[in-house]
Amino acid sequence: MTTAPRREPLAFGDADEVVVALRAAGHRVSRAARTVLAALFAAERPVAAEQIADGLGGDLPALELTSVYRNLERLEQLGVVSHVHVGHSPGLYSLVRDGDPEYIVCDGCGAVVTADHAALEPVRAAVREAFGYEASFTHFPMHGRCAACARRGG
Amino acid sequence: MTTAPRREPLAFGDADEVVVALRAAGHRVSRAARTVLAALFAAERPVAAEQIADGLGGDLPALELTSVYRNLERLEQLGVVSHVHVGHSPGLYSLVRDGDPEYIVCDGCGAVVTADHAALEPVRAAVREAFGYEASFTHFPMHGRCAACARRGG
DNA sequence: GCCTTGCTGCGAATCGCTTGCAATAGCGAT
DNA sequence: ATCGCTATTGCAAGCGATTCGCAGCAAGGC
Repeated sequence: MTTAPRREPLAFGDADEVVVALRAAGHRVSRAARTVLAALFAAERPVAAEQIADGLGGDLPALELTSVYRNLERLEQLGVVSHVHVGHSPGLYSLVRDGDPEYIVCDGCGAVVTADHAALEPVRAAVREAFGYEASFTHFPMHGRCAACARRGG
Repeated sequence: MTTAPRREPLAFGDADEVVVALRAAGHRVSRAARTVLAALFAAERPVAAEQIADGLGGDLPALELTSVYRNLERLEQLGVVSHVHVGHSPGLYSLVRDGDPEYIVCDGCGAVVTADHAALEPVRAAVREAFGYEASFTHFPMHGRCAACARRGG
């Protein structure tokens, strides 16, 4: 109800591959769609929709925020991108490369750790054991305090 | 930076005790403040600010949403209340009684499990072990899929 | 009871995101 | 190349949650 259905990640190598997939899925590939893709491939870290709309700080043509959201949503349905919500900030979008990265955020200093699925298996196992839930930290990250902040703040 | 500083929970028995604490902290206790407190003590589950502003469905006098937020914030700083963010919905506020409850939300059906601190210790231990983080699911809950949804959805 | 000033109430603003709609532009067919 | 259908865009307005500004009211110390 809250989260979009998850499909197997496609791990696209470059924007052109995604363009092919988009067309295969019956979509048109507009300038805005290409720009959003270019931005996602150019960004090293998850980016907010607004940064994409601003052309990633001038490197790319600016486009309408609305359009960015619509493209991101489409790409997300295709399994090409995913987004995380860190705290109360805007969602951050990134390409799904090989398996979804999961996130752990420090509420003290804001540090974000990216963990791969495997590293979190013990955690997931503990949750499964205790609650029967299959935990996921891809869309909503885990929150806590990093070692330094935990020591400092008690 | 994201989350309010956490203090030791005070576990107030009734509204009057909180009133005393409010005054001790140099606050005035207005009608709105009393009503917010009454609502929090009356509610069995975490409530949204708007429900409190609406007088909890007629049982209590209605008040200004702004005021509710301001009172909740004050009470939160005092360590009397805390709030959770479930998905993209409004924050849900509740009294801190004895140790903060932690939450696990099913992204499939929306079910929310309340777990006490102790039950989550194995999970916290696994996180500590793997990442050095001290995890907390009080303000931002853990997300995942409950047993039924996990089975159903794959 | 008086006076100070913290709180309230109301309005407007902000932030992240969605929706409505007419104009534009992909792209398959010609 | 060009045509035509309609998916997408751009712009404006809307929305839900929360915050801010400010004048007037009312807690509560004296």
